[in-house]
Amino acid sequence: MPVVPRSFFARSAEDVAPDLLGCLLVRESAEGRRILRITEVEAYSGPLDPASHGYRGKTPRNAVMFGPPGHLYVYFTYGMHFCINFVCSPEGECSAVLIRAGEIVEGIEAARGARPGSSDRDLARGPARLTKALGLYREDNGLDLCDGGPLTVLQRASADFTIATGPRVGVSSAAEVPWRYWIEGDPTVSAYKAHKPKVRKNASSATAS
DNA sequence: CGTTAGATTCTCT
DNA sequence: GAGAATCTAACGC
Repeated sequence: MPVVPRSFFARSAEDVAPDLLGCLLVRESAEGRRILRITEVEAYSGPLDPASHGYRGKTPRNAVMFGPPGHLYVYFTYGMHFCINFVCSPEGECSAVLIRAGEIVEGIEAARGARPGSSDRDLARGPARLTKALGLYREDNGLDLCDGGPLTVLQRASADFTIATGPRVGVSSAAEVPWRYWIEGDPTVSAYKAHKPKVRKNASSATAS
């Protein structure tokens, strides 16, 4: 299977995202080789997308998104989780595809070691789970996907599945845009969860009447 | 299998 | 200081 070239990523995220479904993500590390078949992604597109980290311009955190395509953008969220994106669009533009879920097809023992207690189906079912199952962390931010390094994407052989689309997960703005893509019927695709406002237990301040 | 509630650190305003 | 592109445990069927 051919390696995905940088030109593959030099398009808008909405175009790249569905083409990534069924592709293989090859992760080489000290724990061995792990291969993930991508089953669910989301597009985050440019300055016009209020849900994108790049919506309000370049910051130290999202700088990689404004760089050349074919690189890895790793971000930290909810105080405990990492998630990975593939940077798209030509350099200077800002868009990316969030890798939400997949199926471990090789190196499942290394993935189990990274996520003990999880069933095989749940190993990479969700963006933060997937990132942990592959052993990726903040230090992998900016990694080049096209230089034959520790992370490479292989093009799928054929699209023998149905692509479904819908609203993105956990996003409160632009919820009407169907920029989530997944392989219909695949068990490793996460159940759709709409954005839920968080209720904090805040005992110190006024428990109103 | 489904839904619901709590956890916990970084980032930008 | 408030909110965040989430996960896990717990409970009910």
